[in-house]
Amino acid sequence: MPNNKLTKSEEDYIKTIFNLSEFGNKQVSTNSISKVLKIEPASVTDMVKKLSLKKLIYHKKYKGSQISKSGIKVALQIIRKHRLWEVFLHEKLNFKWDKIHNIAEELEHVTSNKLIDKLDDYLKYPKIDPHGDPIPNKLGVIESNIKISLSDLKIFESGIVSRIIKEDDDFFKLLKKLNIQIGTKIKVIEKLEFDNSLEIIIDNKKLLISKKIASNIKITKI
Amino acid sequence: MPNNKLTKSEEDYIKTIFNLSEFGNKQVSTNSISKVLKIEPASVTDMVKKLSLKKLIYHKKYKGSQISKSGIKVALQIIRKHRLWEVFLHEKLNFKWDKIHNIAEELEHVTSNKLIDKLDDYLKYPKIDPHGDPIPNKLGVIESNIKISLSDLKIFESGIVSRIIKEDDDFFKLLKKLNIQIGTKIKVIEKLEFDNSLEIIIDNKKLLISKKIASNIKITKI
DNA sequence: TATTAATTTTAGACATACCTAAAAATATAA
DNA sequence: TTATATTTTTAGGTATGTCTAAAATTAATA
Repeated sequence: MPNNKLTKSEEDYIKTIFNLSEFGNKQVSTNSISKVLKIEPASVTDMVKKLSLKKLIYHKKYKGSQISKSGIKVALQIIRKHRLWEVFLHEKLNFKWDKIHNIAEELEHVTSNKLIDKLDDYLKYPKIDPHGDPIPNKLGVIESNIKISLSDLKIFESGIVSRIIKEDDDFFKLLKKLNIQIGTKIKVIEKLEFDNSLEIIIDNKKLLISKKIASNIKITKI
Repeated sequence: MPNNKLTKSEEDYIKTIFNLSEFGNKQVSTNSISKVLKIEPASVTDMVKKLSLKKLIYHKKYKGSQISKSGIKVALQIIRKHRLWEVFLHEKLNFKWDKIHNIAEELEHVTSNKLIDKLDDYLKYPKIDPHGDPIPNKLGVIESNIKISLSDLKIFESGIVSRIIKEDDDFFKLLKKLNIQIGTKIKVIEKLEFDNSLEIIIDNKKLLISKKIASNIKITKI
């Protein structure tokens, strides 16, 4: 439906509700929204009512909120903007992974659709952002790829690194040393009983990584 | 002074007051601000008081507003952002001259200084925006160059095209046909009594342009 | 210069998006 | 299952940035 332009606040709520709902499936509590946005529950109730009037979510008193179809549509476009800006900040302006989120948080509210389409074109239609999260296309479609934690990969299975969970300079440095980055192909060849370490192969070289490291790396199975 | 972050509204007022003041020299009337921002004079009075308290402008009741030194500093940074984004939109995203202003109007309010510095670097420290307006550097310094209208150039004087006044697709097309763009060197060799047309030389070729065309082209004397 | 016109300010109101405190509903535990 | 704890909502309040209508000031004109 031709929804009127949303305010920055409304967009933040929609994005949050969408994220908490796991692709629109789950009911989202007022408290959980409150915690993410750091806004008091009473205020959340107000906004949730407003968004409900705009049919972006369904809300039953005391029962929580569920995002609607048009809400999902809106959310996906905001996420698209956010992630495209992240690619721009990382690839073109050379920002580090852990610095881009807050800036993208502002840029995602710039309204022009023309802008975002041209940016998409300029960046050559990237499918994932620097964190490995998928970027919805113009129509809101996300190319689905099953992501699991590297630590959940079974012996002799392989995957492509698609996301780094822990955002931390030290961790990034460690990964660099190990030659692991978004896009790296990894095969698991052994899982140690002793401490759950994984023996993996990258570029035909064997190495050992701890369970903790592995669980902070998401991969797409191949 | 370490001014606290300004709201979008405050920034818009400061920019407007600066622009109307001709580099901080002139007193600016409440009505003129009202007209530019399309906000009622009563509301302008309110905001002008607020900015006055923040020492960004001086304001005497019924006498108008004058921008302060720190106000000028703020204004120049906003203008810097605006113009750098315009360069980005034009050069990288291929937006036409006349489409970039409104988008830059939004982007200029994104707060990160780091962002704008990296953008500046990425664009290779441009000195003018796509309209030919100068871009203040990080410190707010504008490389001063005396700009006059092409129609005010005297016979046998030369200049570099630095700004196109009329923003209009037809006019842009005309200029393209004449091989005139930002940076083009032009020498005036004759001014016709009859209708004030100018005979000019571009790339060793003589051509005739009307007074109207000439007065919509700003040049830097060389 | 006196009157009229225009500009600017004051006063009071409104929407947005927050807040706190208290009441209502729901969930948990004894 | 009743008492207690937690969650959510209601009610009333606040700052921001706008508005309209009317009053105050300044400017223009006859």
